[in-house]
Amino acid sequence: MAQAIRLHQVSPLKASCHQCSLSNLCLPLAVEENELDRLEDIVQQGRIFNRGEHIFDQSTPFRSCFAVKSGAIKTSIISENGEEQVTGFFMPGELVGLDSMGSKHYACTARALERTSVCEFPIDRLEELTVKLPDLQHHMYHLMSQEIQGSHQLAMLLSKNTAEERIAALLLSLSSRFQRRRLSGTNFSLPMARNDIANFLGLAVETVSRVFTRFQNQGIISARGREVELLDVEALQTVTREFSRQNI
Amino acid sequence: MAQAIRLHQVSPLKASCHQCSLSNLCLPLAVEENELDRLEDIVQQGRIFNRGEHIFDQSTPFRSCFAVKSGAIKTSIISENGEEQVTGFFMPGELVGLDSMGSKHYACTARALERTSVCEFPIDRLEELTVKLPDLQHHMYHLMSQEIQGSHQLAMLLSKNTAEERIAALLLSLSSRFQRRRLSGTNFSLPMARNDIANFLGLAVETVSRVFTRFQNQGIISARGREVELLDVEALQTVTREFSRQNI
DNA sequence: ATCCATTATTGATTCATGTCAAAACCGTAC
DNA sequence: GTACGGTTTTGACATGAATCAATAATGGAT
Repeated sequence: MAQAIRLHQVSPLKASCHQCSLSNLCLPLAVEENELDRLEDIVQQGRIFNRGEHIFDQSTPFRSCFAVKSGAIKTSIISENGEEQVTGFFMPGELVGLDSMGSKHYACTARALERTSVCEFPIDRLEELTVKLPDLQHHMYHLMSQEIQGSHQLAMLLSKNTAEERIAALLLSLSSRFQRRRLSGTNFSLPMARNDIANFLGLAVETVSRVFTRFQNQGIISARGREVELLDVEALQTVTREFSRQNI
Repeated sequence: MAQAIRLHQVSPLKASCHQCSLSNLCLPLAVEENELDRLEDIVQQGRIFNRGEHIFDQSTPFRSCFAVKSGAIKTSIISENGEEQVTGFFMPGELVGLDSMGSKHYACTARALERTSVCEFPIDRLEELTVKLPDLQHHMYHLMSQEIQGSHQLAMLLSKNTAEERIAALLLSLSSRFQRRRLSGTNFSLPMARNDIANFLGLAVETVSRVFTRFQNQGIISARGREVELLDVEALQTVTREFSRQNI
């Protein structure tokens, strides 16, 4: 969309980070205005993926990281036995593929949860650029460490928290990510199915469903399918901390 | 130890990556022989920590990454409520602190599980060096992505696998890490207490204990305190895959 | 508008693991 | 050697969430 209204269109394949509404969240965030061209030089204008289409597949050669421009992506790993584990959800402005950095092959599979457009950063060119722009390198380190931390938080959630706490935490996480994009943090539509939520949080679908209805009965949220309204954010925050209270 | 036999000792504070027996596992792995001096220039000769001592603390300013030279380290995060989650165990040759890269503060707390010596890499100097040595930068990306992947694997273990499967997986992981150092992969002593294992794997101590005895009764392992012998590695590998078998 | 496949909800039952409680073991200090 | 604090083990019991099973709702395709 932001692309459609570009004025100084040089090449149809070149993305314009300058004009992108997500530049304050995405990689441009770490690049000086006058260096931004160098980032634009390596970005490949985003393809569009329909729901369910693969952006990349586990074990295929690692070529690029992808920034979500619109839509949403889920990543998952498949173990030898074929069991799937959803490892993350990626919203606009977020970078997918960091878990494969420095590797020969993708460490996970990424698919579009809805109609999704992405910007592609070929990895060899990106690595070249990060040696030239120390701030960008620093930012890459930062993003990767964030992903490690997020993953540790997830591990904590999985090993210590109840179904209600996990779901409350996810709702709050999504809420704050919508807010960063200046969208409503209390009224949004979930990009993923109950199944994905369940898988991500280490629960059975039935449990997710039950918790949703329990939250609704308590007046904490209101949900109709994927449309969710957080009626009582404080209550949700309390749920995520409840566990602690009982255990101090 | 490797330090004690250095011949060309310039400064007593300077480490010698050249002579270190772990150079094939640690950062030197990614640096050309003739560039190794530049890495040595920034390394600070390792302090020694006794069991239980903190190498660094969560939320204090992030200054350095640490390579384990001998001993072992555990990292953990403490949630607002004071609940601890062990996020990793680090053995000689492994790098601690990657989850804080690009951040202002340490994302976790690191403590010595036994008497431990470390090499310290001040982060500002390390970042400077990685823009000069693209191979080193690439390796840092690789290490960080490995940590993301490991954390995803942990999440999978926590959300999909039984107590037995989790413990079998941990034993096999430790085994292979001992083997990389040319030590016995079947006969080693656990650097961590049952409690740490339980916490890391999202189990109760009692459960860990029970699984250990169950494995012993089945003749898969033999354990006396922290001394462990893997009697039947194949059986352990089967345990980690069992889950799948039942579910295909 | 209708049909079919997929997804979501609800209920009944089971089971792995947590919790509580107590005993056994271990290493360290005196 | 003995005594102590902290681990580790073992047992009995409770429970949260999985599983099994069925029904309801949704949304895309015709």
